[in-house]
Amino acid sequence: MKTKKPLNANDWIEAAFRSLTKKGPEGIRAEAIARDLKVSKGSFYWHFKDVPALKKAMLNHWKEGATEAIILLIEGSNSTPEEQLKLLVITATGENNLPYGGALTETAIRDWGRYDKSAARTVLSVDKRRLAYLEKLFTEHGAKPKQARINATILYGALIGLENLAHNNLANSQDELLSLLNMQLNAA
Amino acid sequence: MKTKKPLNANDWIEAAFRSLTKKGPEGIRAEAIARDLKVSKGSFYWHFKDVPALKKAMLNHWKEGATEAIILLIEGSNSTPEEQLKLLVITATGENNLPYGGALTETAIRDWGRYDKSAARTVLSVDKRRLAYLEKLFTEHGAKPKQARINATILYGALIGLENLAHNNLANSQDELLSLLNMQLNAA
DNA sequence: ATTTTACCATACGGTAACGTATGTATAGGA
DNA sequence: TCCTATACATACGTTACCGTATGGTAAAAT
Repeated sequence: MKTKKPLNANDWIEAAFRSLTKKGPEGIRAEAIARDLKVSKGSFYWHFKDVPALKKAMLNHWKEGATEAIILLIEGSNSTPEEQLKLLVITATGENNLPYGGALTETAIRDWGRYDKSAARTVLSVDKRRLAYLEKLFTEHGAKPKQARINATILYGALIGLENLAHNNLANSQDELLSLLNMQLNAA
Repeated sequence: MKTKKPLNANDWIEAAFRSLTKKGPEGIRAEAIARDLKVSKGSFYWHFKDVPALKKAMLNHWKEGATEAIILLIEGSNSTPEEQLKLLVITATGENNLPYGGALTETAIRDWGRYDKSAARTVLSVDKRRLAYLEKLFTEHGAKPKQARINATILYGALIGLENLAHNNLANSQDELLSLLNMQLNAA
């Protein structure tokens, strides 16, 4: 019988994300997560000052991992804007090993942001960053400024909503988004 | 000084929806809503057996009001499928006086459905009904079966996601959806 | 070998919600 | 006028969480 390894703050953050995706924003509770980790709440208050501190750590963690990773992956592909857009859709909808890459986590954080000001600010900044990047790709493809903005907004909005429907098998997400993207690229 | 009128179950349901949209699924709490209504929890347990009973009543109420009303409104317009689709987008995105017509309520119930099986079933049935109706309109417009389904899913998914973005002023919803719909109607 | 230090357990007091039990006021019918 | 059902108020015991205080243990440092 090995002595179990001590936890660190990151273990707690990961467990908190699991609880968030499973039970929603109200799942972020010190004692409940402690039970999941099979330790006492004493451990929690060792690693974090209080629950708000854990929440801030989660938001910072997600903010840094949820956008730049995928953008760097796309930029590194060195292909045309059209192919980059397709790759982006495929990466965003598919199973991947990006940090916090799951659609469930995305959705849960977005829910969280609707009832928590701090989370709302984080979601807003991530959304702005992503929309700006999509807009840039559409512009590079040849769309006029106004249309590039609209295309980016539609594509990103559809991504959010379709992931929602896909959760109940009412959409596939990837199929519809690629269909939408083709329409947008051809409707120049 | 008038004696205030007694509450009925519907007053409680409406107050519960206000709490849901403002504070999320966890806002549906007997004592908190009682404070909003300036009565005691004794009133709540007079009108409802327990909190789950209130939740069921809310879901039934929404399920019946949230879909048929708008469909009947569209059907009554007696216009072409294209115009009906546009009217539908305009009605769904604009301020209206349909029962539970606000996008905030829609979003909140959808959030609720992600962490509550009973709410999930209600959302699923409403989504199916709406998707089928959209699919029918696209079919009547001339789209092939498979494409009608895809168009309906994209449009409805975009509606959901864009309302989300519109909440933070990252989208207008109506502008983008009409733009999307035009693309879909022309891409025949 | 002793002493830190990291990490966790346990125990405590406090709050907010649940559901129940029971008391009370008021309006309308007998 | 009395009575009864309606619509609440109040008080209670229970549960789950928060944050703190304090104690314990194993490993690393000295």
